Amino acid sequence: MGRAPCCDKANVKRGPWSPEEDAALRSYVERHGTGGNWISLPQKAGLKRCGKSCRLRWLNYLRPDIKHGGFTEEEDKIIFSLYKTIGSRWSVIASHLHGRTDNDVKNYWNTKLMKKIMAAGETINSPAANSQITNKFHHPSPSTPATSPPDQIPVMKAEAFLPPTTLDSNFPYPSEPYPLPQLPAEFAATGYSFSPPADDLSVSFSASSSSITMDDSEGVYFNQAAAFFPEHGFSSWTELLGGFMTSSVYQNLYS
DNA sequence: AAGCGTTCCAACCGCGTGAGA
DNA sequence: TTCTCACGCGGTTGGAACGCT
Repeated sequence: MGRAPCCDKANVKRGPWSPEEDAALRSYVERHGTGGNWISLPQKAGLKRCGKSCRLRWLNYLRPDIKHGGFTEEEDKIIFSLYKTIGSRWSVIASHLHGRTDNDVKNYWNTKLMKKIMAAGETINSPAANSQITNKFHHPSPSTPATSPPDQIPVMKAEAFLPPTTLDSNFPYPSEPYPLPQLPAEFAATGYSFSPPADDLSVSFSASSSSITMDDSEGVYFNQAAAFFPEHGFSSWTELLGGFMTSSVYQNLYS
């Protein structure tokens, strides 16, 4: 038994979008938004399209901030760097490139960038291979936990996590990942260990003190209060860690 | 000019996931 | 707890555009 189709294929138009359909979708979304429901949108907008198709058309083509074609050298570097670290997670990669969609980045990688990199003689390690990297760091040694956390709840600066180096001007990049961030001194004072992302970009964190907790979607908490990164523009660990990888991302976030 | 192969990218497909009933 | 549904994602496909012979 297969999966039920998302819409009645016999009654929806498929294939390339006409300028009239584009105009109808753009006009509707600009006036009403998506309403969080793509399934009912086509009917409301007077389109004989599947909701999924509308969503894709809007996200990949009609959105006002979309950039098409003409990837820059800097964007090449970012894509390659992230691909080597997290693999084909195109939506994550695209989130680090202003105005680019996952589809755009994926197409660009598959048709151009991969060939460019291969031609340059670079090897592309799989994320699984990258996960073998074991440069986990521990500050301080778990055997020497700090005695007491600071009384004040620190507002951590994401800058404190940035790698000490800037982007290598040589392209393609070397195989090694970028240096992982040093955790702020406030954490060191409590005794903790931190494992950098592996194949799934997950982060494991443990602290000998109960004052610090980390949550994949919420951020880092210190004494039960948000310590950093939602308020610094990061919405997830993936974003935060992506920020470590490219100085341009850093510049975008803090400019 | 015609035929054929290749490249590129918009669009589709089906799966995983999370929210809500 | 289970089920349903919609969303978002990555992989794949179809066909237009382009280049070569």
